[in-house]
Amino acid sequence: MALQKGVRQSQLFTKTRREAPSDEVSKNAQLLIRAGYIHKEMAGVYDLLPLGLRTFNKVVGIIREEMNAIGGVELHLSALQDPTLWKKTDRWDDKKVDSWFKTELKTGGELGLGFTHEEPLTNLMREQVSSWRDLPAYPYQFQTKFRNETRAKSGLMRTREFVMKDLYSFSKNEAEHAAFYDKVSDAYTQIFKRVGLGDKTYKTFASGGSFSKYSHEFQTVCEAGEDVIYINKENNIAVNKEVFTDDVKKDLGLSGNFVEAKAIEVGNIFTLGTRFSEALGLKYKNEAGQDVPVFMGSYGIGPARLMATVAELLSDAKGLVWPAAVAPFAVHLVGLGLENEDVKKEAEEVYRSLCEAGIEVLFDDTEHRAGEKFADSDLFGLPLRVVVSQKTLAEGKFECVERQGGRTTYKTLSELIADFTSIENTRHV
RNA sequence: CGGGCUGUAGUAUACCGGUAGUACACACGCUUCGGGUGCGUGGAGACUGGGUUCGAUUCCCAGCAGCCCGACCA
Repeated sequence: MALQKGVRQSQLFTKTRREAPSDEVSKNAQLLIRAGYIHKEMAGVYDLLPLGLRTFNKVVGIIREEMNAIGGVELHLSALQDPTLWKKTDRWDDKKVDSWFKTELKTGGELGLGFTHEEPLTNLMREQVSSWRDLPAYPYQFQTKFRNETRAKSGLMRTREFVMKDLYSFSKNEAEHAAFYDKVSDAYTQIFKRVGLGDKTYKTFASGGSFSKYSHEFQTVCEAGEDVIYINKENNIAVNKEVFTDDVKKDLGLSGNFVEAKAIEVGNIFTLGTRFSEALGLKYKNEAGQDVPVFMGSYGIGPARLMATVAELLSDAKGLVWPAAVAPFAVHLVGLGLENEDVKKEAEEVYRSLCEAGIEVLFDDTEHRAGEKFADSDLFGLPLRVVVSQKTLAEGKFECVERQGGRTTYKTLSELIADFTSIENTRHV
Protein backbone atom coordinates (compact mmCIF):
# COMPACT_ATOMS: atom_id res chain seq x y z
CA MET A 1 0.00 0.00 0.00
CA ALA A 2 1.56 3.24 -1.09
CA LEU A 3 0.72 5.84 1.51
CA GLN A 4 1.22 9.43 0.57
CA LYS A 5 4.42 10.39 2.33
CA GLY A 6 3.49 13.99 2.76
CA VAL A 7 0.27 15.92 3.09
CA ARG A 8 -0.08 19.67 3.26
CA GLN A 9 -2.40 20.94 5.91
CA SER A 10 -3.66 23.58 3.51
CA GLN A 11 -5.06 20.67 1.49
CA LEU A 12 -6.31 18.71 4.47
CA PHE A 13 -9.93 19.77 4.44
CA THR A 14 -10.72 18.64 7.97
CA LYS A 15 -10.96 21.21 10.69
CA THR A 16 -10.02 20.96 14.33
CA ARG A 17 -12.41 22.01 17.03
CA ARG A 18 -11.83 23.58 20.38
CA GLU A 19 -14.84 21.97 21.91
CA ALA A 20 -16.14 18.45 21.81
CA PRO A 21 -19.66 17.93 20.53
CA SER A 22 -22.18 17.69 23.36
CA ASP A 23 -23.50 14.33 22.23
CA GLU A 24 -20.22 12.56 22.86
CA VAL A 25 -19.14 11.74 26.36
CA SER A 26 -16.50 9.17 25.62
CA LYS A 27 -12.96 10.44 25.49
CA ASN A 28 -11.99 8.51 22.38
CA ALA A 29 -14.80 10.01 20.31
CA GLN A 30 -14.34 13.50 21.73
CA LEU A 31 -10.65 13.60 20.90
CA LEU A 32 -10.92 11.91 17.54
CA ILE A 33 -13.73 14.25 16.50
CA ARG A 34 -12.00 17.37 17.81
CA ALA A 35 -8.84 16.49 15.95
CA GLY A 36 -10.76 15.73 12.76
CA TYR A 37 -9.97 12.02 12.62
CA ILE A 38 -13.56 10.82 12.49
CA HIS A 39 -17.05 12.09 11.79
CA LYS A 40 -20.17 10.79 13.42
CA GLU A 41 -22.83 9.79 10.94
CA MET A 42 -25.39 8.60 13.51
CA ALA A 43 -25.38 6.65 16.75
CA GLY A 44 -22.90 3.83 16.39
CA VAL A 45 -21.85 4.79 12.88
CA TYR A 46 -18.68 6.74 12.19
CA ASP A 47 -16.74 7.85 9.13
CA LEU A 48 -12.97 7.80 8.96
CA LEU A 49 -11.55 11.13 7.83
CA PRO A 50 -8.09 11.37 6.25
CA LEU A 51 -6.10 11.41 9.49
CA GLY A 52 -8.27 8.74 11.05
CA LEU A 53 -7.99 6.58 7.98
CA ARG A 54 -4.20 6.76 8.10
CA THR A 55 -4.08 5.62 11.71
CA PHE A 56 -6.68 2.97 10.98
CA ASN A 57 -4.54 1.74 8.10
CA LYS A 58 -1.47 1.66 10.33
CA VAL A 59 -3.33 -0.57 12.74
CA VAL A 60 -4.55 -2.72 9.88
CA GLY A 61 -1.01 -2.95 8.54
CA ILE A 62 0.34 -4.21 11.85
CA ILE A 63 -2.40 -6.81 12.15
CA ARG A 64 -1.87 -7.88 8.54
CA GLU A 65 1.86 -8.38 9.08
CA GLU A 66 1.27 -10.52 12.13
CA MET A 67 -1.44 -12.56 10.43
CA ASN A 68 0.76 -13.17 7.42
CA ALA A 69 3.62 -14.17 9.70
CA ILE A 70 1.65 -17.11 11.10
CA GLY A 71 0.45 -18.35 7.74
CA GLY A 72 -2.68 -16.29 7.26
CA VAL A 73 -3.76 -15.63 3.68
CA GLU A 74 -5.92 -12.60 3.01
CA LEU A 75 -9.22 -12.63 1.13
CA HIS A 76 -12.39 -10.57 1.17
CA LEU A 77 -15.92 -11.87 1.52
CA SER A 78 -19.17 -10.12 0.72
CA ALA A 79 -21.30 -8.32 3.26
CA LEU A 80 -24.59 -9.55 1.77
CA GLN A 81 -25.57 -12.94 3.06
CA ASP A 82 -27.76 -15.71 1.68
CA PRO A 83 -30.20 -16.93 4.36
CA THR A 84 -29.92 -20.53 3.17
CA LEU A 85 -26.53 -21.06 4.77
CA TRP A 86 -27.53 -19.44 8.02
CA LYS A 87 -30.63 -21.55 8.29
CA LYS A 88 -28.43 -24.65 8.09
CA THR A 89 -26.54 -23.50 11.17
CA ASP A 90 -29.70 -22.19 12.84
CA ARG A 91 -28.43 -18.63 13.00
CA TRP A 92 -30.96 -16.90 10.71
CA ASP A 93 -33.90 -16.69 13.09
CA ASP A 94 -34.08 -13.35 14.88
CA LYS A 95 -34.87 -15.19 18.06
CA LYS A 96 -31.55 -16.99 17.81
CA VAL A 97 -29.45 -14.05 16.64
CA ASP A 98 -30.77 -10.62 17.49
CA SER A 99 -28.06 -8.56 15.86
CA TRP A 100 -29.07 -9.08 12.24
CA PHE A 101 -29.66 -6.28 9.84
CA LYS A 102 -31.88 -7.83 7.22
CA THR A 103 -32.98 -6.54 3.87
CA GLU A 104 -34.61 -7.94 0.79
CA LEU A 105 -34.21 -8.31 -2.91
CA LYS A 106 -36.41 -6.38 -5.34
CA THR A 107 -37.36 -9.70 -6.83
CA GLY A 108 -38.37 -11.09 -3.47
CA GLY A 109 -36.41 -13.03 -0.92
CA GLU A 110 -34.43 -12.00 2.11
CA LEU A 111 -30.79 -11.10 2.51
CA GLY A 112 -28.75 -10.42 5.60
CA LEU A 113 -25.85 -8.04 6.21
CA GLY A 114 -23.13 -10.21 7.68
CA PHE A 115 -22.32 -9.82 11.37
CA THR A 116 -19.63 -12.51 11.09
CA HIS A 117 -18.48 -14.90 8.35
CA GLU A 118 -18.28 -18.48 9.56
CA GLU A 119 -21.14 -19.61 7.34
CA PRO A 120 -20.13 -18.22 3.95
CA LEU A 121 -16.46 -19.03 4.45
CA THR A 122 -17.09 -22.57 5.62
CA ASN A 123 -19.37 -23.06 2.65
CA LEU A 124 -16.77 -21.57 0.30
CA MET A 125 -14.08 -23.85 1.67
CA ARG A 126 -16.09 -26.91 0.66
CA GLU A 127 -14.99 -26.21 -2.88
CA GLN A 128 -11.36 -25.86 -1.87
CA VAL A 129 -10.87 -28.60 0.69
CA SER A 130 -11.32 -32.25 -0.06
CA SER A 131 -8.13 -33.98 1.05
CA TRP A 132 -5.99 -33.98 4.19
CA ARG A 133 -3.37 -32.48 1.87
CA ASP A 134 -5.49 -29.31 1.61
CA LEU A 135 -5.26 -28.59 5.32
CA PRO A 136 -4.60 -26.62 7.36
CA ALA A 137 -5.84 -23.35 5.82
CA TYR A 138 -5.86 -19.92 7.45
CA PRO A 139 -7.90 -17.36 5.50
CA TYR A 140 -8.47 -13.94 6.98
CA GLN A 141 -9.95 -10.64 5.94
CA PHE A 142 -10.57 -7.04 6.91
CA GLN A 143 -14.23 -6.71 6.21
CA THR A 144 -17.22 -4.67 7.24
CA LYS A 145 -19.56 -6.22 9.78
CA PHE A 146 -23.05 -5.02 10.56
CA ARG A 147 -24.53 -5.58 13.98
CA ASN A 148 -27.89 -4.25 15.03
CA GLU A 149 -26.78 -3.41 18.54
CA THR A 150 -29.58 -2.48 20.88
CA ARG A 151 -27.29 0.11 22.31
CA ALA A 152 -24.34 1.60 20.51
CA LYS A 153 -22.05 3.30 23.00
CA SER A 154 -18.75 4.81 23.97
CA GLY A 155 -17.80 6.32 20.63
CA LEU A 156 -15.94 3.81 18.50
CA MET A 157 -16.07 1.10 21.17
CA ARG A 158 -19.40 -0.41 20.19
CA THR A 159 -20.67 0.49 16.76
CA ARG A 160 -23.24 -0.94 14.37
CA GLU A 161 -20.98 -0.98 11.35
CA PHE A 162 -17.31 -1.71 11.71
CA VAL A 163 -14.39 -3.36 10.00
CA MET A 164 -13.22 -6.55 11.60
CA LYS A 165 -10.14 -8.56 11.02
CA ASP A 166 -11.52 -12.05 11.10
CA LEU A 167 -9.21 -14.99 10.74
CA TYR A 168 -10.53 -18.52 10.51
CA SER A 169 -8.53 -21.69 10.93
CA PHE A 170 -9.40 -24.93 9.20
CA SER A 171 -7.45 -27.79 10.73
CA LYS A 172 -7.37 -31.54 10.35
CA ASN A 173 -7.92 -32.21 14.02
CA GLU A 174 -7.99 -30.71 17.44
CA ALA A 175 -4.25 -31.05 18.06
CA GLU A 176 -3.39 -29.22 14.88
CA HIS A 177 -5.97 -26.61 15.81
CA ALA A 178 -4.56 -26.17 19.30
CA ALA A 179 -1.06 -25.51 17.99
CA PHE A 180 -2.33 -22.81 15.67
CA TYR A 181 -4.56 -21.35 18.36
CA ASP A 182 -1.46 -20.74 20.44
CA LYS A 183 0.32 -19.16 17.50
CA VAL A 184 -2.57 -16.74 17.02
CA SER A 185 -2.47 -15.96 20.70
CA ASP A 186 1.21 -15.04 20.41
CA ALA A 187 0.55 -12.98 17.30
CA TYR A 188 -2.17 -11.08 19.14
CA THR A 189 0.17 -10.37 22.03
CA GLN A 190 2.60 -8.99 19.49
CA ILE A 191 -0.06 -6.82 17.83
CA PHE A 192 -1.17 -5.21 21.08
CA LYS A 193 2.44 -4.60 22.02
CA ARG A 194 3.14 -2.95 18.69
CA VAL A 195 0.19 -0.54 18.91
CA GLY A 196 1.38 0.52 22.36
CA LEU A 197 -1.04 -1.34 24.60
CA GLY A 198 1.18 -4.27 25.55
CA ASP A 199 1.57 -3.49 29.22
CA LYS A 200 -2.15 -2.97 29.76
CA THR A 201 -3.49 -5.93 27.79
CA TYR A 202 -4.18 -9.32 29.33
CA LYS A 203 -5.00 -12.61 27.78
CA THR A 204 -8.27 -13.44 29.49
CA PHE A 205 -10.26 -16.61 29.94
CA ALA A 206 -13.84 -16.23 28.76
CA SER A 207 -16.75 -18.50 28.09
CA GLY A 208 -16.12 -21.13 25.45
CA GLY A 209 -18.49 -23.21 23.41
CA SER A 210 -19.37 -26.82 22.87
CA PHE A 211 -15.81 -27.66 21.79
CA SER A 212 -13.79 -25.95 24.47
CA LYS A 213 -14.42 -24.90 28.01
CA TYR A 214 -12.96 -21.49 27.41
CA SER A 215 -12.28 -19.00 24.71
CA HIS A 216 -9.74 -16.25 25.15
CA GLU A 217 -10.20 -12.55 24.97
CA PHE A 218 -7.51 -9.93 24.94
CA GLN A 219 -8.60 -7.31 27.40
CA THR A 220 -7.01 -3.88 27.74
CA VAL A 221 -7.41 -2.37 31.16
CA CYS A 222 -9.31 0.89 30.81
CA GLU A 223 -12.02 2.65 32.79
CA ALA A 224 -14.00 3.11 29.58
CA GLY A 225 -14.26 -0.64 29.09
CA GLU A 226 -17.50 -2.57 29.19
CA ASP A 227 -16.06 -5.76 30.62
CA VAL A 228 -14.90 -6.61 34.09
CA ILE A 229 -11.91 -8.88 34.41
CA TYR A 230 -9.94 -10.34 37.29
CA ILE A 231 -6.22 -10.07 36.74
CA ASN A 232 -3.88 -12.67 38.15
CA LYS A 233 -0.54 -10.86 38.09
CA GLU A 234 1.45 -13.93 39.16
CA ASN A 235 0.51 -15.67 35.94
CA ASN A 236 0.07 -12.57 33.81
CA ILE A 237 -3.39 -13.71 32.87
CA ALA A 238 -6.96 -12.69 33.62
CA VAL A 239 -10.41 -14.20 33.90
CA ASN A 240 -13.56 -12.54 32.62
CA LYS A 241 -16.17 -11.85 35.27
CA GLU A 242 -18.66 -13.93 33.29
CA VAL A 243 -16.75 -17.11 34.15
CA PHE A 244 -15.00 -16.03 37.34
CA THR A 245 -15.96 -18.69 39.87
CA ASP A 246 -14.03 -20.75 42.41
CA ASP A 247 -14.54 -23.82 40.24
CA VAL A 248 -13.03 -22.09 37.26
CA LYS A 249 -10.08 -20.81 39.26
CA LYS A 250 -9.40 -24.32 40.45
CA ASP A 251 -9.90 -25.71 36.98
CA LEU A 252 -7.37 -23.26 35.57
CA GLY A 253 -4.96 -23.91 38.38
CA LEU A 254 -4.80 -20.23 39.21
CA SER A 255 -3.96 -19.17 42.71
CA GLY A 256 -2.90 -15.92 44.31
CA ASN A 257 -4.45 -12.52 44.08
CA PHE A 258 -6.96 -11.37 41.54
CA VAL A 259 -7.36 -7.68 40.88
CA GLU A 260 -10.67 -6.49 39.51
CA ALA A 261 -10.49 -4.08 36.59
CA LYS A 262 -12.66 -2.69 33.83
CA ALA A 263 -11.33 -3.55 30.43
CA ILE A 264 -11.91 -3.25 26.71
CA GLU A 265 -12.08 -6.43 24.68
CA VAL A 266 -9.61 -5.67 21.89
CA GLY A 267 -9.46 -9.17 20.46
CA ASN A 268 -10.74 -12.67 20.87
CA ILE A 269 -9.79 -16.17 19.82
CA PHE A 270 -12.31 -18.95 19.76
CA THR A 271 -12.35 -22.68 19.20
CA LEU A 272 -15.30 -23.51 16.96
CA GLY A 273 -14.61 -27.20 16.58
CA THR A 274 -16.85 -28.88 14.03
CA ARG A 275 -19.98 -26.87 14.79
CA PHE A 276 -19.96 -25.19 11.38
CA SER A 277 -18.16 -27.78 9.32
CA GLU A 278 -20.68 -30.44 10.31
CA ALA A 279 -23.71 -28.21 9.76
CA LEU A 280 -22.50 -27.11 6.34
CA GLY A 281 -20.76 -30.29 5.24
CA LEU A 282 -17.12 -29.21 5.21
CA LYS A 283 -15.15 -32.44 5.44
CA TYR A 284 -12.00 -33.96 4.03
CA LYS A 285 -10.67 -37.45 3.29
CA ASN A 286 -7.98 -38.49 5.71
CA GLU A 287 -5.09 -40.75 4.82
CA ALA A 288 -7.25 -43.78 5.52
CA GLY A 289 -9.86 -42.55 3.07
CA GLN A 290 -12.42 -41.66 5.70
CA ASP A 291 -14.54 -38.49 5.73
CA VAL A 292 -13.63 -36.23 8.64
CA PRO A 293 -15.21 -32.88 9.53
CA VAL A 294 -12.77 -29.97 9.51
CA PHE A 295 -11.85 -28.57 12.95
CA MET A 296 -12.26 -24.81 13.03
CA GLY A 297 -11.37 -21.72 15.00
CA SER A 298 -12.12 -18.01 14.62
CA TYR A 299 -10.08 -15.02 15.67
CA GLY A 300 -11.24 -11.40 15.65
CA ILE A 301 -9.86 -7.90 16.13
CA GLY A 302 -11.64 -4.61 15.43
CA PRO A 303 -9.01 -2.15 14.19
CA ALA A 304 -11.18 0.91 14.87
CA ARG A 305 -11.89 -0.20 18.42
CA LEU A 306 -8.19 -0.75 18.85
CA MET A 307 -7.46 2.72 17.52
CA ALA A 308 -10.06 4.15 19.91
CA THR A 309 -8.52 2.26 22.80
CA VAL A 310 -5.13 3.78 22.02
CA ALA A 311 -6.74 7.23 21.82
CA GLU A 312 -8.52 6.64 25.10
CA LEU A 313 -5.47 5.46 27.02
CA LEU A 314 -2.53 7.30 25.51
CA SER A 315 -3.93 10.81 25.26
CA ASP A 316 -3.35 13.75 27.58
CA ALA A 317 -5.04 17.04 28.40
CA LYS A 318 -3.81 18.61 25.17
CA GLY A 319 -4.97 15.89 22.86
CA LEU A 320 -4.02 12.65 21.21
CA VAL A 321 -0.62 11.05 21.72
CA TRP A 322 0.07 8.34 19.15
CA PRO A 323 2.80 5.76 19.41
CA ALA A 324 4.96 6.04 16.29
CA ALA A 325 3.66 2.74 14.94
CA VAL A 326 0.10 3.99 14.56
CA ALA A 327 0.53 7.75 14.14
CA PRO A 328 -0.96 9.05 10.90
CA PHE A 329 2.36 10.76 10.19
CA ALA A 330 5.76 10.50 11.82
CA VAL A 331 6.38 14.23 11.76
CA HIS A 332 4.31 17.35 12.09
CA LEU A 333 6.29 19.98 10.25
CA VAL A 334 5.11 23.35 11.50
CA GLY A 335 6.06 26.45 9.59
CA LEU A 336 5.80 29.69 11.53
CA GLY A 337 5.80 33.08 9.88
CA LEU A 338 5.53 31.67 6.38
CA GLU A 339 4.72 35.08 4.95
CA ASN A 340 8.45 35.62 5.16
CA GLU A 341 9.80 34.34 1.85
CA ASP A 342 13.03 32.92 3.31
CA VAL A 343 11.18 30.97 5.99
CA LYS A 344 8.69 29.70 3.46
CA LYS A 345 11.46 28.58 1.15
CA GLU A 346 13.22 26.80 3.99
CA ALA A 347 10.03 25.10 5.20
CA GLU A 348 9.25 23.90 1.70
CA GLU A 349 12.77 22.59 1.39
CA VAL A 350 12.51 20.67 4.68
CA TYR A 351 9.14 19.28 3.60
CA ARG A 352 10.52 18.12 0.28
CA SER A 353 13.58 16.56 1.89
CA LEU A 354 11.62 14.67 4.53
CA CYS A 355 9.26 13.30 1.90
CA GLU A 356 12.17 12.28 -0.28
CA ALA A 357 13.77 10.52 2.67
CA GLY A 358 10.60 8.48 2.95
CA ILE A 359 9.41 10.08 6.18
CA GLU A 360 5.69 10.56 6.55
CA VAL A 361 5.07 14.20 7.26
CA LEU A 362 2.10 16.45 7.78
CA PHE A 363 3.16 19.95 6.76
CA ASP A 364 1.40 22.84 8.42
CA ASP A 365 1.78 25.31 5.59
CA THR A 366 -1.18 27.40 6.71
CA GLU A 367 -0.95 31.02 7.79
CA HIS A 368 -2.53 30.43 11.16
CA ARG A 369 -0.95 32.02 14.18
CA ALA A 370 1.70 30.21 16.17
CA GLY A 371 -0.52 29.56 19.16
CA GLU A 372 -3.23 27.99 17.08
CA LYS A 373 -0.69 25.87 15.22
CA PHE A 374 0.83 24.53 18.42
CA ALA A 375 -2.56 23.78 19.90
CA ASP A 376 -3.60 21.90 16.78
CA SER A 377 -0.28 20.12 16.69
CA ASP A 378 -0.75 18.90 20.25
CA LEU A 379 -4.28 17.80 19.44
CA PHE A 380 -3.18 15.82 16.37
CA GLY A 381 -0.73 13.88 18.51
CA LEU A 382 2.00 13.14 15.97
CA PRO A 383 5.16 11.80 17.64
CA LEU A 384 7.50 14.57 16.57
CA ARG A 385 6.94 18.23 15.84
CA VAL A 386 9.56 20.00 13.76
CA VAL A 387 9.32 23.77 13.75
CA VAL A 388 10.66 25.94 10.98
CA SER A 389 10.64 29.66 11.69
CA GLN A 390 12.74 32.77 11.49
CA LYS A 391 14.37 31.67 14.73
CA THR A 392 15.35 28.24 13.50
CA LEU A 393 16.46 29.75 10.20
CA ALA A 394 18.95 31.92 12.04
CA GLU A 395 20.30 28.96 14.00
CA GLY A 396 20.46 26.53 11.12
CA LYS A 397 18.81 23.90 13.31
CA PHE A 398 15.20 22.98 13.68
CA GLU A 399 13.30 22.67 16.89
CA CYS A 400 12.16 19.10 17.42
CA VAL A 401 9.61 18.42 20.13
CA GLU A 402 8.46 14.97 21.13
CA ARG A 403 4.72 14.85 21.70
CA GLN A 404 5.13 12.21 24.37
CA GLY A 405 7.11 13.77 27.18
CA GLY A 406 7.83 17.06 25.47
CA ARG A 407 11.59 16.60 25.08
CA THR A 408 12.97 19.33 22.86
CA THR A 409 16.11 19.07 20.77
CA TYR A 410 17.62 21.07 17.95
CA LYS A 411 18.75 19.29 14.85
CA THR A 412 19.95 20.01 11.38
CA LEU A 413 17.98 18.57 8.54
CA SER A 414 20.48 15.82 7.90
CA GLU A 415 20.64 14.88 11.59
CA LEU A 416 16.87 14.65 11.61
CA ILE A 417 16.74 12.43 8.57
CA ALA A 418 19.58 10.28 9.91
CA ASP A 419 17.60 9.71 13.12
CA PHE A 420 14.66 8.37 11.17
CA THR A 421 16.82 6.21 8.99
CA SER A 422 18.41 4.56 12.00
CA ILE A 423 14.99 3.92 13.53
CA GLU A 424 13.89 2.28 10.30
CA ASN A 425 16.96 0.06 10.33
CA THR A 426 16.48 -1.13 13.88
CA ARG A 427 12.86 -1.95 13.39
CA HIS A 428 12.42 -5.70 13.30
CA VAL A 429 9.43 -6.07 11.05
C1' C B 1 -35.64 -3.94 25.04
C1' G B 2 -36.73 -1.40 30.26
C1' G B 3 -35.43 3.22 32.95
C1' G B 4 -33.52 8.34 33.04
C1' C B 5 -31.95 12.86 30.73
C1' U B 6 -31.61 16.08 26.44
C1' G B 7 -33.05 18.37 21.46
C1' U B 8 -31.85 26.58 20.18
C1' A B 9 -26.89 29.06 13.93
C1' G B 10 -21.47 24.76 11.49
C1' U B 11 -19.88 24.02 17.02
C1' A B 12 -20.64 25.15 22.31
C1' U B 13 -24.25 27.56 24.97
C1' A B 14 -27.92 31.85 27.37
C1' C B 15 -32.64 33.94 28.25
C1' C B 16 -37.79 33.94 27.56
C1' G B 17 -45.63 32.41 27.15
C1' G B 18 -45.15 38.39 23.35
C1' U B 19 -41.03 35.13 17.30
C1' A B 20 -33.97 34.81 20.24
C1' G B 21 -28.37 36.81 22.88
C1' U B 22 -23.17 35.42 23.46
C1' A B 23 -18.50 32.80 22.23
C1' C B 24 -15.85 29.96 18.66
C1' A B 25 -16.08 29.03 13.44
C1' C B 26 -17.23 31.51 8.54
C1' A B 27 -16.92 36.27 4.96
C1' C B 28 -14.81 41.31 4.48
C1' G B 29 -11.53 45.29 6.50
C1' C B 30 -7.80 47.07 9.86
C1' U B 31 -4.35 45.27 13.58
C1' U B 32 -1.10 41.46 15.23
C1' C B 33 2.52 37.54 14.22
C1' G B 34 6.62 31.52 18.84
C1' G B 35 1.18 28.97 22.68
C1' G B 36 -5.93 29.80 20.05
C1' U B 37 -3.85 38.78 18.97
C1' G B 38 -7.22 42.94 19.33
C1' C B 39 -11.17 45.69 17.01
C1' G B 40 -15.11 46.67 13.48
C1' U B 41 -18.80 44.96 9.82
C1' G B 42 -21.76 40.90 7.78
C1' G B 43 -24.32 36.16 6.81
C1' A B 44 -26.30 32.16 9.67
C1' G B 45 -30.59 29.22 14.40
C1' A B 46 -35.63 27.03 18.06
C1' C B 47 -36.03 18.38 15.59
C1' U B 48 -41.14 16.97 13.47
C1' G B 49 -46.43 16.74 14.19
C1' G B 50 -50.53 17.65 17.23
C1' G B 51 -52.77 20.18 21.67
C1' U B 52 -53.55 24.40 25.31
C1' U B 53 -53.45 29.83 24.42
C1' C B 54 -55.24 36.07 21.66
C1' G B 55 -50.14 34.43 20.90
C1' A B 56 -45.72 28.54 21.87
C1' U B 57 -38.88 28.23 20.77
C1' U B 58 -40.84 28.28 25.91
C1' C B 59 -46.35 24.58 28.73
C1' C B 60 -48.70 19.44 27.53
C1' C B 61 -48.89 14.87 24.33
C1' A B 62 -46.90 11.85 20.48
C1' G B 63 -43.14 10.74 17.06
C1' C B 64 -38.11 11.05 15.73
C1' A B 65 -33.05 11.74 17.19
C1' G B 66 -28.85 11.75 20.68
C1' C B 67 -26.53 10.55 25.35
C1' C B 68 -26.33 7.84 30.05
C1' C B 69 -27.71 3.40 33.38
C1' G B 70 -29.35 -1.62 33.02
C1' A B 71 -30.39 -6.07 30.01
C1' C B 72 -28.17 -8.09 25.57
C1' C B 73 -23.51 -8.71 22.92
C1' A B 74 -24.36 -16.16 19.56
